[in-house]
Amino acid sequence: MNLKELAERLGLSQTTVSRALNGYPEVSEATRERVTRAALQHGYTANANARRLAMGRVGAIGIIIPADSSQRFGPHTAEFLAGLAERLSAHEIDFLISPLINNDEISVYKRLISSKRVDAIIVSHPALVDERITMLAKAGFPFVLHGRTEADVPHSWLDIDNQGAFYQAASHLLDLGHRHIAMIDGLKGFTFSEHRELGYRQAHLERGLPIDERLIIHDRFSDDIGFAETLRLLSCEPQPTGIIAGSMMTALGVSRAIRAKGYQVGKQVSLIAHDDVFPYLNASNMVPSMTTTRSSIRAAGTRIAEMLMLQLDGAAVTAMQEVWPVELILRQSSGPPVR
Amino acid sequence: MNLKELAERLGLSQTTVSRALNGYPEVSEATRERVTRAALQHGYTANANARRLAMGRVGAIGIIIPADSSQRFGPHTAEFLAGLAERLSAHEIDFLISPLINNDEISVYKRLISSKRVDAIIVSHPALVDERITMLAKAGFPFVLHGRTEADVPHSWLDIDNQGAFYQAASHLLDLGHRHIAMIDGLKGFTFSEHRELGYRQAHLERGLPIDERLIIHDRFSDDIGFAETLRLLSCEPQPTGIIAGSMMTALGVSRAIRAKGYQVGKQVSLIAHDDVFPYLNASNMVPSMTTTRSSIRAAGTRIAEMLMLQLDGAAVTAMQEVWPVELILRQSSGPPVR
DNA sequence: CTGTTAGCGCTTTCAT
DNA sequence: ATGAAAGCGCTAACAG
Repeated sequence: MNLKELAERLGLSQTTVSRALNGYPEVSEATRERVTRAALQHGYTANANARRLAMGRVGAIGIIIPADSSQRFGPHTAEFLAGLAERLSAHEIDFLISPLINNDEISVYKRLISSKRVDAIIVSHPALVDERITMLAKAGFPFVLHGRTEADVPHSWLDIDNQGAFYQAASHLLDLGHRHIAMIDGLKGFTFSEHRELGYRQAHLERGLPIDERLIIHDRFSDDIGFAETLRLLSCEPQPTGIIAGSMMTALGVSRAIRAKGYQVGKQVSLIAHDDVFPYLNASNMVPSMTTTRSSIRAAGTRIAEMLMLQLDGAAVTAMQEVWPVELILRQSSGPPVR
Repeated sequence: MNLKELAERLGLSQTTVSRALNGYPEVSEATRERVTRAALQHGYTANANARRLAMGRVGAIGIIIPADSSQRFGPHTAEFLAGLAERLSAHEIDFLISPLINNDEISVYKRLISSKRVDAIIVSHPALVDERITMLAKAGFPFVLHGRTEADVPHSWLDIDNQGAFYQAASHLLDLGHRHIAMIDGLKGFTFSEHRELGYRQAHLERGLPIDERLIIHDRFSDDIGFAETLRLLSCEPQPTGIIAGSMMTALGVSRAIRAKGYQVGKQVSLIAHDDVFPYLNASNMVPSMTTTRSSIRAAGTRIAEMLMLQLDGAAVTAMQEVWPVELILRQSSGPPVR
């Protein structure tokens, strides 16, 4: 069933039917009523492609995700998508996930733009210097960045205070008397990783305490890595008495390794995890309950979707930029060092 | 830059340019070369909507995911999507994720179909009786089901042997001498849940052993639930000496609860988890290493994408149906019961 | 091998 | 308040 058929069946022109269905004011209420009813009855829905071709608008936003790297299609991505979905579903906007092919991200973006399949793009995992941002900004294509980058082109972004998070965590441990604190965070190069490391360093510097570079570890967020690295760290001299984990997955492994070594979490070794708030992994229910730096990645997704909508509605040409604070939540996994 | 402009610039007809770009055989190599080069140079990409409108093909497959339920946008979904992406990216096929609005899944499917935005649909989380399947089959719309349902309309599906998985797990524990085995699995109503319960029961029945209904628990897959339910179970009489967890998330909580009660995993209480193979959560690296029933949800996604492609290529009208075996992998978390 | 001519199904001026 | 007609950018018969 298409517009033509429906119009014929109703004895109306395509124009009128189209107008009736799209809520144009110049159509009589009686006609609109009749048309709406008929459309419903025959299960008519406008062909999205034709509609878009005619209107030049798409009704979808694009997200690019690496196809291979298990890393980036992980739990964080899922939570983020869930957040986006919460907001976008209200507007009947879908999202188009383009799996990244041969790591040539720029060309995927270009293809996405020029093929007119999305109205806007969400960019994730920025590096400090990120050519995707400058490219998109130059192209004048609407986008919102999840994270931050140093590019000085005007653009919208939302990021959490990663530096503050690790600053707080490290400060807390240092103030408790810990002097050898390790951090096991995400891969180097990404802004969030760099910011976190900055926070960690800042806490030490402010207190005039030395930094042991061997205690700063960058790798994937995974249980495995947390486990292996912690075992290694605990076999070295000086043995760290505090560990800051960049994700809950990492923290799970760290926690196991601490126990495997015969220590207790929160006693001989303190542990603070960054918590992106996974609904299926609750820090406060762990044993011991986990001290965390907390910021919901899902909420960020929702807000970013909102920023996108605002941008598309044309109102705000000015770039929206937000940094969300991260709370340090003290629980049982962190305490003064115990011999 | 559109086809018309490109054609004008080249002094060719739109047709020829279109054919050159789409690899039609009747174009001379010289022309094709010239056209390809020009397209690349001017950054021309066909407008996807126009292309689809003309061809009647879309180049995207649809997936429907509940917007609200944190549950179904969890790690399992992410892994599955990753699997799909692995295969679909090769064909430049995107996926359209429609967040489910007011739980009226059927109407979302209908909208998706009639608006011609996807070539096919992937259906997940089937119930034993699932009207989505009959609807899609009747509509003659291409789809593949991840899981199984009892509908006797011909359709393609791929499922793992959930019954066999829990049968093996329960049998193993029973044969080790356990007599009170709990299972903490997913929500009731879904086929996989029912099948798993069936396997659990079958293992008991075959051995002429009674089933304690209180030990069969259905809930969300989460660390929390695993923790809370296990604490509860271990406070009851008779205390279970074996627990089968439906997901790794659940198992993490179970494992913590066992320890919290002062028991050792694999000693006083054995634990077997179903492992969907999360890259960031490795069963063999846990302490103690985890006995699992293993089947990669990512691999299933990849295969389902493949089945979809085959179906779209029209070749196979016959429905493809596959049940994947699940292996029981013995590790340290399961052993004979210890007082 | 290349070009001409119709659509694909919709929205949107411009008339009436 | 309704309709006729002109595209949106592309592909695919049909000619040549």
